[in-house]
Amino acid sequence: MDAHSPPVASCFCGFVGDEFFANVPRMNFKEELNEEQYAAVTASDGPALVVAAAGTGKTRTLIYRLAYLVTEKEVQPWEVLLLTFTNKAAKEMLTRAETLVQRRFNSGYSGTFHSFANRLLRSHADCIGFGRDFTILDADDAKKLMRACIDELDVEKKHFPKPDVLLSLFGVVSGRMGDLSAAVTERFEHSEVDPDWVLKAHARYQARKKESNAMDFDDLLIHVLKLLVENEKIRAFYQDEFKYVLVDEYQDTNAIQAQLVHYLVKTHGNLMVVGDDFQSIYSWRGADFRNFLDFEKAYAGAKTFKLQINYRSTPEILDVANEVISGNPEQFQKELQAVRENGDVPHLVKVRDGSMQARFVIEKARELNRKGIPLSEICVLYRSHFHAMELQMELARAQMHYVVTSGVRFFEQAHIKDVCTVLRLLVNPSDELAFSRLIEMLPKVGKKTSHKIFHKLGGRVNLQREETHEQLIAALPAAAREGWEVLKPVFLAYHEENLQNDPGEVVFRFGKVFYTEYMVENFDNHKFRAEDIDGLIDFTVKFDSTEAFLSEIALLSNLDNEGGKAPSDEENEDALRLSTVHQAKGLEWKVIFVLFLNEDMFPSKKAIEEAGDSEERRLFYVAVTRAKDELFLCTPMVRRQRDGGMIFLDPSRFISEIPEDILRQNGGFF
DNA sequence: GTTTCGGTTCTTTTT
DNA sequence: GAACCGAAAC
Repeated sequence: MDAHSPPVASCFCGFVGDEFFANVPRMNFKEELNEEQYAAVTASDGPALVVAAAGTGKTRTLIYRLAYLVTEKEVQPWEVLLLTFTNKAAKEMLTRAETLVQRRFNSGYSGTFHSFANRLLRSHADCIGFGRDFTILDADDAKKLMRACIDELDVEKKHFPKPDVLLSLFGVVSGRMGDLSAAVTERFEHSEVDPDWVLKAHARYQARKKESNAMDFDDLLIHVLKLLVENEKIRAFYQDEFKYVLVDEYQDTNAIQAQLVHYLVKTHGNLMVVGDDFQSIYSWRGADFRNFLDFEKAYAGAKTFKLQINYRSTPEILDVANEVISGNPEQFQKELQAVRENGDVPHLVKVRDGSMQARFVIEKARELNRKGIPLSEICVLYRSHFHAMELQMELARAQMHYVVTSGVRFFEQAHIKDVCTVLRLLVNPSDELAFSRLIEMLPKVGKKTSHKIFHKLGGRVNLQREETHEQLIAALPAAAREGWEVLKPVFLAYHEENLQNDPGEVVFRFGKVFYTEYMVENFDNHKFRAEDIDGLIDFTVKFDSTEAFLSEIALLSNLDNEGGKAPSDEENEDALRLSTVHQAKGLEWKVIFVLFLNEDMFPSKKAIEEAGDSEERRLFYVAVTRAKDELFLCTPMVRRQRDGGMIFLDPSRFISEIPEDILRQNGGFF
């Protein structure tokens, strides 16, 4: 983050008065932007499309646009709505805009699509038949619920698709606003699966969500769109509220998001979308970059701006990038233009296997580090998390510091979810998932028992009421009763001692009377987990209500990544970065290593089978364009399997496509 | 009838 | 490492 940021409280905090920023600086836009950027930043009202290639100052352009609207157009910061895909992107841009114009941007509705939807639904969910205290189901919850729905169906499980499969299918269809029945039929055309049963599972899943007053990620978008479409007054209010709408990474929007934006700007048309079709890497979750390509058709009179001057990478790296992407035809034609001096030729590193690849990376990183490049300026990228397994082992052995942008999200770890479950049930008594998660921590209570009890209590478990506890204890198996007696005071205190605004205290008490001991018995790394929970309790300080805390953590995927206060403060440490390509989007490092550039790995076999290789090629393009100075493309020749067997690997097609003379072959490690 | 436990299998990408 | 399955234990 910008080192010169003013001491602004994070976006999770309460309001900081505008008077904090007394003197608004006069800005010279022409001086601080190049011609391309200046044109986009100062675009007149109406729809505008900014095609921003990698490393061309896309973020800068958006930030200056925010500043421009406020200083030159006399718009208030809260009248500008910025929509992004990650919390991190939103926070970075808003905070940097605050620095520029000394006005508060972080307190409005701007943020991710999902947090925006959440915010509107917290005010108006009752208009579409939900309670405002609805629960947000994360990926893990959704999966559990889907599992339960399938189990209820009484089909033969062996031949029935897994929850993951159904959820991703339903998710994509809903994102596209497509026809479910047709999609299901097509998807299972060549299998034994009966589409009718799949549709039944879907119906169950929808019904269960409604009963539990819960929404999954897709629902947030669907329901907020529904709200705007159906309710004229609310629509008019927000159309008037947001005088300008800016959308980042527009190539990654799906049909719902495009529609949502469309409704928001329908009256005034002041919409600027920014993106790069070459970097569209989320079609597997319903993104459709035709939203981006066809923008000029959808918004008559749209102005188009292109940013092509790349400040990030050396010409040699850009040559590789341009070469890679030229394999994909149907896109906006654009080429990255280098302004930097010549540098090193990117390396093609052939190694024997994953361990040798790991040792190459470590040795090279050491060498670069000796030459004065901090480890934090070096990043290792890969297609899938497990591709980095050997590297992680070797790094530990070599005692080199490293940070993984983890696949396991902080808030989805079992122990974090366990303690948050208490809060969830207190807030939303209909939340069966929370109820069963909580009660199944007690001995002799499993799935069946918890389900039975939940229905015995009428599908609502209001823990703040004394009589609920009486009924509950009567229904529990004897072995579990004692455990519940211990917990009871924690729940009753929520109401009696007014802990609604102090979720941390509830978590603390839950830990004290029950969960700390539970962890000792159930996890061998309970000490680390206990630390996480202490960190979580500290984190709750930022919130003034339990509801706000819960929806925030459901939408905040990764504490370490998203700039919240991380429980572990290794952030400033000089460490090598390990990340998937997806998670590295929008970021840059001096040195990039790409691992396992082999057929079936990068490109991923599954992805190609499902959708062809063009998205994988774009993904590779994203990887390459993260590098500022040096690029190492690694391709092992064999992969060792767990059972000791070996698989021979072919080099990735993406490597073969690159002309030999723009790469330097490294006789690597054997 | 349910829960628990132990063994086996396989890792795409994420708000 | 966690998710799934089948068998033992309550």
